[in-house]
Amino acid sequence: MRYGRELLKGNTESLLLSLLSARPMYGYQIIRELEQRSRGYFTFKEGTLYPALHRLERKGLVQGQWQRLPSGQERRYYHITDKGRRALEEKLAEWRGFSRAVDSIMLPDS
Amino acid sequence: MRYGRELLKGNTESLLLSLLSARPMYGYQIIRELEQRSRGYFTFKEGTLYPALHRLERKGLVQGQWQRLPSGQERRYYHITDKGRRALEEKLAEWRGFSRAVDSIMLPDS
DNA sequence: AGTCTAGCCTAGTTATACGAGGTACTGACT
DNA sequence: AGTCAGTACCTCGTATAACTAGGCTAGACT
Repeated sequence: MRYGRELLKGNTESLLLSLLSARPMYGYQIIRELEQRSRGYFTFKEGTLYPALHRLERKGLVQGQWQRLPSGQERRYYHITDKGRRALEEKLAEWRGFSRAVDSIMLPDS
Repeated sequence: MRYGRELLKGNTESLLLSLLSARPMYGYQIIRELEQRSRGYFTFKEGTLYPALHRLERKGLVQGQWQRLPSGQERRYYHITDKGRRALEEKLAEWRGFSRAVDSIMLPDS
């Protein structure tokens, strides 16, 4: 079951911070990793991902850093910052509360 | 923990259909009912609720019907339609899939 | 008279996911 | 040599929808 585009709103940054809290990653890699970990559920579009990463960087929650491969190819690796880790904690709590509240309405018998 | 405005996007209509699947309700009542059932978590704004109800009605998922009280006061009661019930089934499945996928990223150890 | 609650409404602002396009390089196949 | 797929980054425009801030009516309480 595919999800509607609006559902993702408000969760994109949380998902990115979650991934980056484990290790630095670059954009393209993030897209594939999200797809793997969610077993094909999330297929982030570039027009979603890159603006989100830039937003996170502007807010100081991640920091990007260009790296040149031996091939000459360049990638931008994003690291989570301390501020980003704190934000992730909050977003995690926010998500837990929110999904519990939605469940309380949508699945009242659980 | 308060939730960010974007988080609600894509869930509003599901929540409304859920409530209305139990019994017809009018706008003001929906706001209070949502607050009660979620133990104060959801406090829908009128600028969120009424446009959403109108959207649902335009899509044929609910049907509104004015009712005049003995006092002369008028209320608009919304009933869920058959199409609305089918849509609710889908939205329920969508929510389950989505929240599971988010959990798979955000709470990988569960 | 003023404030509170119930009850409905909408116009404008804002945030953001995504489609569609662009650039540049590599390697494989024909 | 040319084409195509994959990697890797980017941005502009559009659509959607939550919310702010207002408006309206009416009854009850102070």
